[in-house]
Amino acid sequence: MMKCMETFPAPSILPPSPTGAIVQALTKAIVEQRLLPGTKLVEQKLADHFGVSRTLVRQALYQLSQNRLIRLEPARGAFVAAPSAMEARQVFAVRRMLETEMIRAFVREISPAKIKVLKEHVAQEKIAVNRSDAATRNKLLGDFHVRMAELMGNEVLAQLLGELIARCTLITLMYQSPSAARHSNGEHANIVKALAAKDEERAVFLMNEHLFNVEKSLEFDRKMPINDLSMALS
Amino acid sequence: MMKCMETFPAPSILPPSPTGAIVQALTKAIVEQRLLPGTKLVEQKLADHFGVSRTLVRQALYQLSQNRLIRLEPARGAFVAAPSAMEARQVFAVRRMLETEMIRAFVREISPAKIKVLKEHVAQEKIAVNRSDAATRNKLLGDFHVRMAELMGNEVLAQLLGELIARCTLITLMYQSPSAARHSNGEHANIVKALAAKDEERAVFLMNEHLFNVEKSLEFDRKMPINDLSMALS
DNA sequence: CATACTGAAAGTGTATACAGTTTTGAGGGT
DNA sequence: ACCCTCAAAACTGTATACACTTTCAGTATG
Repeated sequence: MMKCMETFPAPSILPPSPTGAIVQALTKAIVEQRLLPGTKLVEQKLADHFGVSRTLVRQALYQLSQNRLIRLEPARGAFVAAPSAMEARQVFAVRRMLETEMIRAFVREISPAKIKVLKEHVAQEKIAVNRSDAATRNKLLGDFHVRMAELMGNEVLAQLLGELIARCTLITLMYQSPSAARHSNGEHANIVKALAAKDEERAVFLMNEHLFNVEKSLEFDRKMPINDLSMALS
Repeated sequence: MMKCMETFPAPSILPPSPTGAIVQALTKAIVEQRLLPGTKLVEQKLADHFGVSRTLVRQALYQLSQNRLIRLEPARGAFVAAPSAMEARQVFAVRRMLETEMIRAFVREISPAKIKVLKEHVAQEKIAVNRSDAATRNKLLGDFHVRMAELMGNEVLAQLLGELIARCTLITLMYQSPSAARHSNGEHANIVKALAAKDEERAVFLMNEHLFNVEKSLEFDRKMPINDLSMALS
């Protein structure tokens, strides 16, 4: 039906479930901006497209609404989420709280292997920043933060942060000026450098600044068009 | 069908929805330990009890599984969650990250009105600690933390923390020695005192210590019985 | 006595049917 | 042209039906 893409939002492994496959396909479509914020998602159309009944589509939509990737309006249907500026600021505020403390904890249980993983990820980012489309870039840049959570061996943290990042991905796609993502890769590299040096305070400072920078690069007065389902799922 | 109880877990207002009503009823039953960890939740039985079809019950179960209050095993059914010791520690680790930073932010935008709300809540706790059952006590003690998040006007934070607290409620009910909750009320009072004095470092210290204390009071070698559905929903 | 089969009962997973609501658009009045 | 009105179409919400899987009692077998 659809090819099994790399894992994306919250519970890392759900592709075996048919519902999970729909969730991933829709997530991908939203993140790649084939489905723009505000677009209505009609259950029957999705059911036809995926070759299943509305039952499974509804489950998937409900799951996506929990992730805040879509809005579910009672008796009116599902719409691709369009996070407000306020919501965006709140999400970033929470990320700063969580991630600065995560950095502190990370420094305490650091290891060469973990630094290596992060360095490799940053290298991958660098390649993508120049070659790939906005969606792929944003995904990789977001994954940096999730990767760090995973390295700490705290699954609860990793999942929570994963959900926050997914929301941020949508936010940045909506509001970020095209060139702004460029800096993130360098900032990630600097954070890793500070971590490798076990300089806790500097790492915390850099992470905090990084998140502020991303937030500052958002242009909330942008308006996006709304497109239709039919063509979005080529 | 069932009386509309006070709000409980994640999205503050869902009682108008029939699914939401089921979620709340089950949440209440789990938190009040009428449904013990490990108990199987059979869809048809629940449907009969609530006078609806399995469709709505399934939606509710799915929602509860997202809250981690129940486990959903493919083709086998739903079971009241029994968080492991490791999971408990991870949840508390995340709470410490999030809540120490929340305290810092709170101090920065403090106001007499906010202090008043917290003081009143602590007073309510005090009454409940002596008079009420374990479930009500734990709920109020957990709500203290959520109340603080709400006072900060950050809905994203409030909801996230609400979900973490809900998981903690189940954890403490499973593992906490009966008398251990007693200290929490006093610790909350001290935190509020430090906040009122705008003593950021002390407030952070106290919150951190508080969460450590709660975690330390858990006895992970406890074993709980598993009871049956029929009688749990009187 | 323990273990391995077997078939019915119980239960979950998915599709379909139907009821109630919202949306749409054509017609008619101002 | 603008704004109602209202009925048909489209869509969501819920119940029911059916297929497939797991569970378990009962029986046979080593």
